[in-house]
Amino acid sequence: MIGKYTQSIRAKDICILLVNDDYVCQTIVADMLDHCRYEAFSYEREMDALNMIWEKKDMTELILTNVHRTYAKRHGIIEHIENKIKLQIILMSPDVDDINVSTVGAKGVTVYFMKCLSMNEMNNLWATALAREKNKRNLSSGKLLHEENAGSKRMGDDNEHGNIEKKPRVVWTKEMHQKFLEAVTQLGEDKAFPKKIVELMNVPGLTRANVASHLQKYRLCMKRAQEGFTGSSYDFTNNFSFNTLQESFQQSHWNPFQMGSRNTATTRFNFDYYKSRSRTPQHLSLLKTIRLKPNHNFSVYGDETKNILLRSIEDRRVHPKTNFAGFRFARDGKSVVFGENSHLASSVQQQLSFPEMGIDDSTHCASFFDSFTPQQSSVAPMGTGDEPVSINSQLSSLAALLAVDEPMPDIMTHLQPSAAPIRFDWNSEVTQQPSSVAPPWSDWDEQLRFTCPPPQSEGLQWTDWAEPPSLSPQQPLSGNTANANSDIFSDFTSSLPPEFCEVGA
DNA sequence: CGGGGAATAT
DNA sequence: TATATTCCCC
Repeated sequence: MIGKYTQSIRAKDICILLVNDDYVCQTIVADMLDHCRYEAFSYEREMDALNMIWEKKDMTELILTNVHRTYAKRHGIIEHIENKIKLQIILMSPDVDDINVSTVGAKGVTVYFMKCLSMNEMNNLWATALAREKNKRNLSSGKLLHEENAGSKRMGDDNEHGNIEKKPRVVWTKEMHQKFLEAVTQLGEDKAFPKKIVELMNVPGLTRANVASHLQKYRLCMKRAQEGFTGSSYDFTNNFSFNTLQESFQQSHWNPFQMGSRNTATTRFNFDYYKSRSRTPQHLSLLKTIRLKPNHNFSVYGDETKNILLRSIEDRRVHPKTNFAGFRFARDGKSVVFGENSHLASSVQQQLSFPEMGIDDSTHCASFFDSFTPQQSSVAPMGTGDEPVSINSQLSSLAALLAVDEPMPDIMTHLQPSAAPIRFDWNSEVTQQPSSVAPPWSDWDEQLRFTCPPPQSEGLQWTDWAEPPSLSPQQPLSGNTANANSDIFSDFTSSLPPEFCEVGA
């Protein structure tokens, strides 16, 4: 995703997405875009990119992708983007032959031949995006699409047009923010005045007013973090922050999911935000924020039907692969079904090496979850009856890690599974780490049954982004367990945010 | 007048 | 929302 400043249209107004399956090519193109002062985000996984598109769809103008190799795979995505988001797509290819009628057939796709991406083509790219944005702004104008080669317009700093250029608003980059934090630390929290901070930061063009504004937000964040931290009573909207205050601010400042480590009011507010974006199932409510390892926080959502969703609140630009994991109990009360879209499993595995982490932090996640280890990028491992064991054990160990020493939330205590999962056996190669904290279900009689859903069809699947899941009442469990779980699984995934709905390989 | 910071605007 | 601007106080 790339964006750039212009005189009349601000950076956030125009984004161009680069989707590429060729790493080298992507790097080159991204470098060029960067050189042209676009901001580039890189995603290896298409779902991650799609998520970004969805988030930024209102400010995205063009999709830039290549047709090399895996066109068939990409076609679904292109189609999806066209239908749901209605963005113009530009295909690029090092080989003209790759661009044939079938690839161009899709509506809204603009062919772009790029033996190599020249600066001139880059200019055209920008011109196209700009034209589209302008067109969009003129509601009166029709739906005309601008084709390729829209005469090269200039881009970049075309300055002094006689008109008084408005100074672009300051964007607080990570680097700037880091300087800001250093300055504040150096001066002392109570003596950090804007004027001094500006001097210490030594950033050209940065004014005292800029810093003052930032400082105001900073202090507000600190205050909120502190309130959240000192909050004692546990209710479903309470959450915890285990960050230092500065970390908290840092995170909330940069995190697209920034709500995790704030107080109740903020949490609610942001939950509403997600509801309005149809990004969180409406019946899911935030339970807590937990930390599995340093700088790795998750929001835990749950609902009365025992869905549990973990959402990483990391900055996806830094950890684009870590997003979601979740599970729910099947309606038979004995099985658990899963969904995930992350490398959470590996994170958790690392966590296993530091069993004290969750305990020392008083993580207090009165909940538990599982994240199975995905087979490559696929979702649930399935098939024979042996897999349940490993999932079961992961669930067990994770619960221990989370130091479940608080009463379980109501949504969980209503649950009456009847078994104690076998003891931690995460991985044959991992040394067993007995936990000092017994799983909350350690006194259950019967083993939980973990029946995985049957494999879905090949390829990516996703639910309809445009339509938030309905809160339809649960249906009675059918006789066949496998089928029932399959239904449950699809029901589960359909109630999750789009990021969570990747099914299959 | 300079500057801090809350409130308000964009 | 993030950042800018206004406003009021010292």
